[in-house]
Amino acid sequence: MGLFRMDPASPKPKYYCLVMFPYPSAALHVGHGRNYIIGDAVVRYKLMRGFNVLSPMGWDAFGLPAENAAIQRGIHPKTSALNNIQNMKRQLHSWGVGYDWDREVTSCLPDYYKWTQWIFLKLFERGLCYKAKAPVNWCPSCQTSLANEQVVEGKCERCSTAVTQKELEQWFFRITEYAERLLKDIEKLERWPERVKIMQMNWIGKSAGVRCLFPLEGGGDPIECYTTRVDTIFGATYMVLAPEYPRLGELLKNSPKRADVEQYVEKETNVSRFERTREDLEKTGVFTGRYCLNPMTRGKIPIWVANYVLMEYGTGAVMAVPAHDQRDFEFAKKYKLPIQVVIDRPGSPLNGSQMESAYVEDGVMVNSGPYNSQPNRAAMEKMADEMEAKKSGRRAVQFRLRDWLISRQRYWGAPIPVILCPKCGPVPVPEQDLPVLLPENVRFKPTGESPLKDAPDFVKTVCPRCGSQASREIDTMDTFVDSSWYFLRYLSPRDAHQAFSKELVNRWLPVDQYIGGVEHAILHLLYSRFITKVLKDLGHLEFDEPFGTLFTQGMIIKDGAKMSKSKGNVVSPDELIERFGADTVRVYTLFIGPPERDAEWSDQGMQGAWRFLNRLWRLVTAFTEGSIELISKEAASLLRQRAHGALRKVTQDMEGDFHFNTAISQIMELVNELYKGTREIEGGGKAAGHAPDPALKEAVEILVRLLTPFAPHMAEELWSRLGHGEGVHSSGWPKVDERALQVESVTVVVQVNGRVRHRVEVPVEVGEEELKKRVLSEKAIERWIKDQAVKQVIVVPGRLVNIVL
RNA sequence: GCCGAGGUGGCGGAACUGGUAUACGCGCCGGUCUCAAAAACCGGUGGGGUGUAAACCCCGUGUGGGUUCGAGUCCCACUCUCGGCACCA
Repeated sequence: MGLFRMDPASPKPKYYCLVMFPYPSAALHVGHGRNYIIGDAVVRYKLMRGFNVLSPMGWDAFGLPAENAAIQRGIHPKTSALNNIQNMKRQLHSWGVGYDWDREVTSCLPDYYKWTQWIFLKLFERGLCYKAKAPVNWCPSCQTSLANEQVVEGKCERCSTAVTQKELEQWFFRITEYAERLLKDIEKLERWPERVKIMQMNWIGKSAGVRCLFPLEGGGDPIECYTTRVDTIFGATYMVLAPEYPRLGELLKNSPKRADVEQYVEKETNVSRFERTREDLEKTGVFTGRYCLNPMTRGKIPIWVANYVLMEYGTGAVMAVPAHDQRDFEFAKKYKLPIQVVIDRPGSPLNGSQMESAYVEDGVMVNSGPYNSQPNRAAMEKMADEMEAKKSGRRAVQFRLRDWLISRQRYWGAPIPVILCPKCGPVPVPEQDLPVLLPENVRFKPTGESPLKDAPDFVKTVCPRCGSQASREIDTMDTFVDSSWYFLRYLSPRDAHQAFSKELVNRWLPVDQYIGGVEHAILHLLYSRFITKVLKDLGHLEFDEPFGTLFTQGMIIKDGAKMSKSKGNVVSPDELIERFGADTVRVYTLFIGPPERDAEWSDQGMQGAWRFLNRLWRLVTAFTEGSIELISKEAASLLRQRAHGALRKVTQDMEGDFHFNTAISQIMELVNELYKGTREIEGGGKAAGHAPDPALKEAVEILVRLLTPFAPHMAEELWSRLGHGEGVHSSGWPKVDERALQVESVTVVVQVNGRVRHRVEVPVEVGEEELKKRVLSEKAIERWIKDQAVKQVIVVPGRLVNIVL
């Protein structure tokens, strides 16, 4: 369809409408359909409003689920992905969803992933890419590492085996370097859902605190810990280290407790991170035999190792203040460590030995030397100053965000473009050698290592730097890398020389409207924002936020649950479209409820959409056949008023928060009004030979054009029956005639003491005094007033009169 | 625990800036058509009450308070449901 082909030369204003590209699963259900139908309604509306619209589509075709499905069915993932794409494309067509198919991209094909690899190289050059040993989630049964998303409650998603932790060499993108900007620029995302922004902020998780140095008893480098509560430092009665703490060996050298601690550490480091971070996990620990000094009190405090301290956050060492931290409190109770109150509760003083939980509120400093009797918040700043002055600490910010682990020991992904040279170490593949092709003849069953290791032709190579025998990196990239830049590729999808055209991309982005599921609120959107910022810093882009406006639609559920094959509650669109037509399925999908909220699918509800469209069809065709007329002269102005009222409301709904449900209800009301305002011409119309009333014609034409974004096929057919040569999409969006909205009389509600008692019909321009007089003389009102004095009369022009007695 | 969203008829949901609560649709009830049923079409439909009727009254937006002439809407306190994060020091 030429309608959806973007014209790069058009002088019209641009509108880039992007729908999250799908993962090629076997078939789409009506829940997926909601996404595309919303996008399509927006696109058609913008076309009618005269925008040069870019509406592309593609396939996020690499990844684990596709690979797993292919393994189960014994076919190659590429075959299955391409088959699925064919089927999904057919489904999209059957919904009547329009895209610029010339711009289709498929992330698993070399002409796309060549550029995903190019992006890897750019990050590598920039120092934003590194390889390091890291603990990964490991399923001992499937013999593979798992992404965090594939671990459900500590168990493997596929086989329910408890996931363990394993140290592996992994590739990372240094997203933490962008933490501050990713956080700060959330401010710029004015037209994003608030909840998505908050989810991103929480995920980045910035906190401000102090890194404090605790001198070691007996010499050696001090232990550094991070705290957000320096104000409690006088109450730090012990120090706790993570079991993975790197300096543990050094600390234990001469400790009598060495054997105990080593045994404990051995046990704890085998527990998976998911087990370790469960909140109901029993806190355990062991004393190291060593002490350090509280930098404020100079008191000697014991150093422990405990399972509740995480190595990945802060420094892996925590100053424990049992009186004012619930975790430390529980631990201190269990191991009989001292509890020292340093912040007192105003009004009812605390007693360390009698506390039942930590006191974490604000209060007044006690047992804190010179800071005593100050409010703790004020003391916190002064203490940080003191520590900085004494060089025993410094203010620091800490993020919860971790670097992005992008390597997968799996087959179905873009190969990481790196050559491992015994002399030079990891060397990036030169740009001109891209793409590093994914070999197709590989046994791709998971074995624990990337299947690419068994493809000798792939692995064996020479170092591009020194020419010696070298091997290729065998890991593949996380699919989220593929999807972190696809919106740039759509502008020049067949370009063999560059990932994207700088000129086109800077003209067309940021995306004007991004539409997708809220399940991508964190990862995909954060990664895309990150890659965009990196590319901007490298001079490839002139904008640093890719998506100006984001809309996240709710899920469609059936029988109270998310649709899934295993639950057997999947509603397939194919038969529904076959039976009722695409327009009915589209109208129902949009009418089902506010699009940002979850909604329950109902087949009966869809019957309602079918009845509505039939009713509309009958009306418009009766009009085109000349078999209906207005019931009266007065009906004409009423009809104009209703038609333009509906137009205004639908326009507002389309421009605002996409309230398609209320937009459609407006159209339904207009149809109802048209039925009320017309009657069949006796003796069957045409014979009568009179021209249709212009108000009726206008209302019908507004109706058909309002219908277009939602039920385009029917609208197109009716538009042509109305005698228009050009398509309804190029007919433009009708304009509201303010004069048509003006009415001569209004119904004014009459209240007595705020309760509705009566209604009067008055001319619009009636004066306040006259209205009061009129209302007070109404019989129905006199009954209520009787002999009581009227204290006050409140008049809201055109709406109501409230008589206060 | 923290953060966010939400609670309106039998159901999905409307309600502009505080001003007619329940638009629109589903379901249900009644009718037309039919031998009959389904479909289709037309009409009615928050709960309770007074009245032969026309009408009219009372109660009603999770709970309890408050502000206001007037509260689904604003404020305070609670409660339940859903979503995200969660031993992050």
